[in-house]
Amino acid sequence: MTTSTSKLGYALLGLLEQQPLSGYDLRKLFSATPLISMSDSPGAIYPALQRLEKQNLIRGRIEESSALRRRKIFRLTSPGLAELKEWLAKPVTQDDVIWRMDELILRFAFMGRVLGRPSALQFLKELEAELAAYIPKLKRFLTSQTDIPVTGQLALELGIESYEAHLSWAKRAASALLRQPHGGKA
Amino acid sequence: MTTSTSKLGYALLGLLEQQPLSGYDLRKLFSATPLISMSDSPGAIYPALQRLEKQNLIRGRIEESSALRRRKIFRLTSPGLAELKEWLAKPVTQDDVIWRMDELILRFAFMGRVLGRPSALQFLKELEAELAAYIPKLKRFLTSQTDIPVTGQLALELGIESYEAHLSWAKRAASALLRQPHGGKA
DNA sequence: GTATGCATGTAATACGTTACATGATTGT
DNA sequence: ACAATCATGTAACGTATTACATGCATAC
Repeated sequence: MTTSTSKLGYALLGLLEQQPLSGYDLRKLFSATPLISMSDSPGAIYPALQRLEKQNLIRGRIEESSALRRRKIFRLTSPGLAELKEWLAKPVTQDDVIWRMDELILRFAFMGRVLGRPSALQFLKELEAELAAYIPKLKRFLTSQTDIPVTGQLALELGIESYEAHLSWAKRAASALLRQPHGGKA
Repeated sequence: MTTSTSKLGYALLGLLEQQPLSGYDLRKLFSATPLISMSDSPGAIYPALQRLEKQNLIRGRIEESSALRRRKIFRLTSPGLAELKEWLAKPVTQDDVIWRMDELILRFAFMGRVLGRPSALQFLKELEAELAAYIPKLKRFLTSQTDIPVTGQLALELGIESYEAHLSWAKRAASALLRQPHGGKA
């Protein structure tokens, strides 16, 4: 079956885990919170919902009357929840940190609720470790470059500072999770 | 003709403006400096080079002997330089800041060399203004959310801090550009 | 003469972007 | 009647991902 869900697909699963929503609701969410930086275009979301439904990861039901036009409300199925959990539980790799940081953050956003606080803490520890290992490599690369134009150099510095900001965030987030003690699965 | 070049295409133009390179060289550059976060896969780069050559933005010439295998070295044409300049000179919009920050940074990396220091400073001012206008909106959004899961909240905070890091970088980059006084076109 | 590294490429596939089409309801 | 908003969708297109194929040179 090799499900192979896209980043957008996982974002939809994660949001539908929190509550049943229509495609239109999901679009509005994406345009409201561009932190996740997910496209709110109908040409992306509706086909993605169809793919997920074809794989039995979500199920759509047409809402009875009420609204201006009939809405199709999607909810997560248990295979869908399983798929979401599997994605969330993956270990943090160096490649993730280099090429897919946004996806890591998206995973973290859903993680506390779906996998529980201990998993989220574990995730932050792994992220911290990968960042701490990667940042020195970048710094070495930056200093090794000599005939690079000024603005190029500054852009590289921004990249490094950005990773450092993520690292200090990861530490603060971990202690924030430890401090406040409600909820928290297995 | 509606050239419509992709982000990868512009990255290739920007690098080829600095020096003639082969497809393989470009791949190595992308795997070495993932700050730009550009794919180094042959299935992306070689077709992109072909598209650029078909549009007369670059020209490839097969290198005479020397290396282990014949290499095809690409160099920028004057239409290519014009296309690059047009991309670099575009104003910074709020949409860029929200959806295409990586492309903005890529543009800045090439900007000092191609458009000159005054243009780069102008760019930083525009970026600063858009960031300063956008960050409060995000903060208001974050505080308006109530029943959001803990890790989701933390992820949003990272997003805001990330924008703030970009803002303070833009300020520092501008004063760094002002301090050191060599080079600098029109 | 076989493996390894350099170097260029192609094919199948999946996906996002853009633009367009459509239907229903509310307000003017 | 008409516009605006809500809501779902499709079609054309471009392009990235993944995996594979190929050629040549050097080293063992």
